[in-house]
Amino acid sequence: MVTLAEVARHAGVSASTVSYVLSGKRSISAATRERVESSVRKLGYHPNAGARALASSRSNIIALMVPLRTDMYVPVMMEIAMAVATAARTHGYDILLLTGEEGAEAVRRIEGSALADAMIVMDVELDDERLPLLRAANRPAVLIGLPSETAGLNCVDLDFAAAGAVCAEHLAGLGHREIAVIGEAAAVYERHTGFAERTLTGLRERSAELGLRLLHRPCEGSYASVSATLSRVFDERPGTTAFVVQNEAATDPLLALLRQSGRAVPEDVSVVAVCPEQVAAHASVPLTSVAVPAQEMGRRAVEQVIAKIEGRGSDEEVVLLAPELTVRESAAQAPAET
Amino acid sequence: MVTLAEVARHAGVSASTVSYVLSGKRSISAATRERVESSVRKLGYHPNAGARALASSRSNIIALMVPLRTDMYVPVMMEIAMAVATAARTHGYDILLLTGEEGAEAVRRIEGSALADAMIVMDVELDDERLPLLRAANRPAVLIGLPSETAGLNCVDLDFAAAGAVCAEHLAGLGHREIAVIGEAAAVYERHTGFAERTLTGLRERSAELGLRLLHRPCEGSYASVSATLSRVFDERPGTTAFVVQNEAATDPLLALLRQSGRAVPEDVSVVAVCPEQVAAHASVPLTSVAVPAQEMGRRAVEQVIAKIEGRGSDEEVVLLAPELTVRESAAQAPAET
DNA sequence: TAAGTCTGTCGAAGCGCTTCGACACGGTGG
DNA sequence: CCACCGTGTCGAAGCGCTTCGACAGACTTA
Repeated sequence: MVTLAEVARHAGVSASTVSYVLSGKRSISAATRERVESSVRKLGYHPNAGARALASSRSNIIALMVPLRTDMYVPVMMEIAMAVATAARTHGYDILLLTGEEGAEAVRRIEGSALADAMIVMDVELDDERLPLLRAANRPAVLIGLPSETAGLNCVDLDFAAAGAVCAEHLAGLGHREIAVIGEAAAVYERHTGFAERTLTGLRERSAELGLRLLHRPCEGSYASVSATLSRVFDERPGTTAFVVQNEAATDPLLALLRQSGRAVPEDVSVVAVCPEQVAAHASVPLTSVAVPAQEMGRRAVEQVIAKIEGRGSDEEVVLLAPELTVRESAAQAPAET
Repeated sequence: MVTLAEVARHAGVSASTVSYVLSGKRSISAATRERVESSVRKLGYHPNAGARALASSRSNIIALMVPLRTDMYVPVMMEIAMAVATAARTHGYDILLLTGEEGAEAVRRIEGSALADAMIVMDVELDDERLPLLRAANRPAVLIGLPSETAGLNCVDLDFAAAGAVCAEHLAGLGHREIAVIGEAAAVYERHTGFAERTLTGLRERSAELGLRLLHRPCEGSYASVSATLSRVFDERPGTTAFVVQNEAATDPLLALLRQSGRAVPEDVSVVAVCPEQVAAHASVPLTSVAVPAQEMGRRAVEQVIAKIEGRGSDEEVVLLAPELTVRESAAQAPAET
């Protein structure tokens, strides 16, 4: 392995000079800088990460806690994770992948060992066990998600309440009056992951203002579950003319089962989804939807956390991204009442 | 931050003794060990990762290169990644997440900086640009996937050729004679990611032996693409009674479109898939399938790479997992010829 | 009883880097 | 002409750990 000392010798300068060339923390004459840089290139020098971390107490690593699901791996999680990794690299940081499995212990471990300079935490519950530790930690942290108490925390998330409101408005504008919400699995609500509840709140409030009738049903992503849910919905509310789906896995079954039951989308029933663009665009009927902006969420989280590492940026900053509804083919004017 | 020295002082021993207690590399009397361990617990000591890496030239980090897809995030990739992370933790290792984006440069960077002790590389192409570097690197590497030349490499993968063969056998056993293969997107074949081609090879060879007629068509995961592909298949081979699908995204559209075109699964046409269990089990018709054992692939890769880090385990070891076909509801006896 | 062997512990060196203070040197201003 | 300043470079200390060799003491073995 090539070391700093070898580069220094090769360039005919001292080790500290090489270090300053690399970090730019002191001014170096153009001539010297070029000599050093050429030596670095010629020798193929890469600074030793451990030594650098030890000396500077900076690892240039950001820990990312992603949820561990044994049931289903939700593509949007992966999209966010990859966006985080990509964004981090452009700022010279690497990502340490932690599974949710370790829970709060992981926070302690990372902080104690100085393995990472900061943490990004996905899939936060409203009252997450990790929050007290993150608040107390002397390392920056950013949540992707929104717990109930945000004091002393940095968060990035889609404004799901606004997303719910936008869906209600869009359907109201098309003349729909009875709307059913096909939600995430019941387990998601029980875990109190905020996003599902916030969407619902947004939907409920705006619906009330607009005079819509709303029926909400949690639902698994399986055909059986969607089928059962649909039957119950039409039993209870035969006048239902529109659906809002917030469940990546349920969108396809929903469209398929509506078609099978003789209801055309969007002629007989309209569907609006809250899901990633990919899912919406590739559905059997391209879905009018509010996108979950995974890329941007990842990018913003990284930028925020790096700002904090570098001493810029404030603690306690909540970024809620404005929802954007994209009109595709699954929602249309409500059928005339007969 | 608590340091080794503080623990040593607290326990009334020297720093090296604490170190040996922690690493177990020299024998320590039970009394001393307990005193040290209790101090460690009392003070909440976590060894500094940078210092440890510097002194021991071991970071206890394994780098994982996952493909960066801008189009679609394939769940199976995430499942493998999470399995790798989980398995690594049980052995005391952390995972550094690298996107494929950096390509071969990432290999150089990791090696040069000693950031990770080893690498696990996913999504390898038959003649991947990273292979020469991995072979030459003085760090262990394990591929999840199978390139065309495996000399000097460690690989873990499903035996896709055998998987193809198993599919052919199963359908032949049910009396099918004309089979269509709905494959991955053409781009996948063009990139020469081996798994798709190997499945096809297995299918072709076994089909030839069993006297089956085989038609292969690459296919995107969209409804439009599957629909077009289906029409062409039935145009060319009206006698087709069975499909083999290897494309996570295409399974749902395939089932939906077959149904729409008036062909019942499995009464009129049979479908066998090569895909993760989740996808197969949750399809609208539960799919008879050969599973892609993501969990096991991740686990095996980690075990193999750690064995190499620790000096056990051989270079050049190719583990091909035997395929297992699970019978569900999508494949049945071929309809009697009319 | 002397020599040899373990066992458990310690001190010190050193891993490769960053960073602080020192300082040489040429240019300015009084 | 001297004191002064800014610029560019260097030497040395030290980050927190691992690991090697040394060694004291208890225990065998001849």
